Amino acid sequence: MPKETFFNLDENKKTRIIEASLDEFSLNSFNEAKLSRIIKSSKIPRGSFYQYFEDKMDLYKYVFDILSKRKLSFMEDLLPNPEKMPFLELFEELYTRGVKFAESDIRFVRISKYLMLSGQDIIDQIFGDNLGVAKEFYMKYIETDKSLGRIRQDIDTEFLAEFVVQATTNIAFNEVAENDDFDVKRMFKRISNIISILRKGIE
Amino acid sequence: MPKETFFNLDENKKTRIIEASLDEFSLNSFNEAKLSRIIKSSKIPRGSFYQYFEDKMDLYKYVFDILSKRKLSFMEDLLPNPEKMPFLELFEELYTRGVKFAESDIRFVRISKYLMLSGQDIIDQIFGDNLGVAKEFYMKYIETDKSLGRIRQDIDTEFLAEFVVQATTNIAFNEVAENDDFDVKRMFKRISNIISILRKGIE
DNA sequence: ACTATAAGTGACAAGGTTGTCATATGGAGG
DNA sequence: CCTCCATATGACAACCTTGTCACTTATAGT
Repeated sequence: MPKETFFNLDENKKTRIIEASLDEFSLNSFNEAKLSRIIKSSKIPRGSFYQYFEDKMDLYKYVFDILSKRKLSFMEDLLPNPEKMPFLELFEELYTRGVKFAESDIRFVRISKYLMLSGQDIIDQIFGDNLGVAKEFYMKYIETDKSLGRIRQDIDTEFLAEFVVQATTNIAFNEVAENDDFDVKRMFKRISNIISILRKGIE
Repeated sequence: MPKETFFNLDENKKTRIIEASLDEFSLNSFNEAKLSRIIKSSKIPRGSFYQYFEDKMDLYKYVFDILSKRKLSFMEDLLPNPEKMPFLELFEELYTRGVKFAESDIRFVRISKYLMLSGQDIIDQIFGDNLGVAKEFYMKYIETDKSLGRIRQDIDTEFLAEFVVQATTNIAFNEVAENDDFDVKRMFKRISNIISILRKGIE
């Protein structure tokens, strides 16, 4: 986390630093992201940077923290699962919101992409076991659906959960990798295709 | 491609260079892979390296060339599609061979993974339109199956083709990312799960 | 044995990166 | 007006990387 001094900064300076960091980390992996560029583009002196942050990893963690909070804000009302939504509906809903989140700032998706490509050490440092949590989360719904007969008994719960986690992550990453502009319509089309196949495939 | 001088080298030296390069490029993205480490670990003088290769990219292309040829050797007897195999069977067969290829040297998968994570510029330089080709290849089979009634008419051909290309790539990448050792059984289980869902889902 | 040509070598320049540190600056309070 | 303390600043050291180049060594042919 940033030092006290960072939070005491005036908004403009803080924003400049955050924006420059989002740009840099969305265009480069952690190791390839250069502090020198962030410093230059946010127009703060090198010495000052180290007044605000421990080092590059400290800044990266902070950026990722912003990203996570932002993403959560898109999802949170859905997470307490008031009533037992069918798995596929939940999946579709989460995916839809994921796309909207990505649309809100495509740099977030790119940053995540680079994170997934980093070494496991960096992933662990930043991400903890987020993917595992997502998997567990889906598994509960899948089990419920199986007990209610909405999903075939012979479907492997863990596999299906992993599969949709990966499918979502990958669709997003591929979208930002291939097209420099982010085609939201295309992503929605993809998800409806996946769901249509899955529905027939698992019920 | 390497210079003449490289091919004139004795086997041992050539092997040392190739092995060191496979190690380095399977542990680092192109930019993070360091010539200095390759030079050190293969025990050739810096000056000599530049006698054999233009530069790092030249070496990388060569490594990728080895990888491609190797992969092709696992696949080629299948590609001329003598008879019209059903799409899912073809997919399963190609996937199975892909796993065997990965098993033959896991570094190949890791190298591919880093390539996919690199910038589009590097991908284009190395990979051309391989993914596009794979997609086209699958699409033909899907169309045939649709006309034969083996696949539902309302399935989007392009989507399904993209989907299986991505699914295969991703399963492999995730496997090498998560588990440091490469669990072949697990991968086969995954593919049989995917196929079972797809079969019901698309027919 | 001699020479011409190919290959081997490592020191080095040029450039880039990170984190530090001595010094400067600004503002709050006495 | 002065002092004190947090903050600002950029020059700098230490390090690392790539590609070059002048020079050495080996080899093949005569």
